[in-house]
Amino acid sequence: MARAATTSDAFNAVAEPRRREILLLLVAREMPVGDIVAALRLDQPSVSKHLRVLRDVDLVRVRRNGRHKLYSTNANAIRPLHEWTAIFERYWKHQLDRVKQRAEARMKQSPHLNLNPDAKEKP
Amino acid sequence: MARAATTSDAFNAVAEPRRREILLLLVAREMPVGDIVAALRLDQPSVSKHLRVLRDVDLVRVRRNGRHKLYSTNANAIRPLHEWTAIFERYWKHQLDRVKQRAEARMKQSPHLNLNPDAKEKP
DNA sequence: TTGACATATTCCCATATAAGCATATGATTT
DNA sequence: AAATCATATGCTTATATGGGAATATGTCAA
Repeated sequence: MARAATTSDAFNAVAEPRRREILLLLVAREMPVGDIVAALRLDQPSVSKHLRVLRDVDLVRVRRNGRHKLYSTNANAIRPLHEWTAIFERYWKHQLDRVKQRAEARMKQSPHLNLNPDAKEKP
Repeated sequence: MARAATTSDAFNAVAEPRRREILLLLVAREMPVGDIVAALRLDQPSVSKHLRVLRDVDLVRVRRNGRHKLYSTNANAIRPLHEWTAIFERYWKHQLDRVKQRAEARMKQSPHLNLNPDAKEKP
């Protein structure tokens, strides 16, 4: 099996950095394709293709205005990502960095050993 | 150019559903590869390869214990994803769903039209 | 209708999977 | 050292990119 399609879900769609930039750009205000092209300095077909992917997973919405198409980010579609990452919040909050943990373990063992000899004491 | 490598960053790494499952499994407690294989019913080489990717972007850490290798999720590496998605939080919070918006627009126009005729009034 | 503007799609190509299977590496025990 | 348990890597294959260039579609204006 190959990698899952970029259009299979929001996780795959936002894996592409350019698409994340587009989402950030379009969440503040809706915008025609041409403005995105100018803002991100990509060429137009590239932007259209990224928008296609984002549209397929409902991360952006379009509406027509004259000959322009106004795209906007559908923030709601990002919620599942936010909620998935939130599961890990409690862990990074109370989980010390390994380096720190090891340092503390060492300190417990031999509290007199100064681990940061360059540190200057405050007068 | 092809798609960015799965090992290029956390966004690409977690795009794969199996890897997300592994991360959830390993955040509660560290675990040898064999236990992951059993829990997720994948075959061992597949798990090892996913772990390789996760390790490359520091989403998991390993330590050896006898002939076992104990893997655990490094929750801190998920933080950037959480923070990126958090940018959109204010938007989905105050942004009504389009369907609702249109419904409200209609109500403003002709407030007597009942959009939900099946709704029962509370006595 | 014709032309000009705005956006979308198609084709080509280099690259990267993820799964399945076989095999290699590492560590432990006898 | 040999056997065994645990994990990692190598190889093949089907599939999916993303960018570039060319072209198609759609909309408005004269």
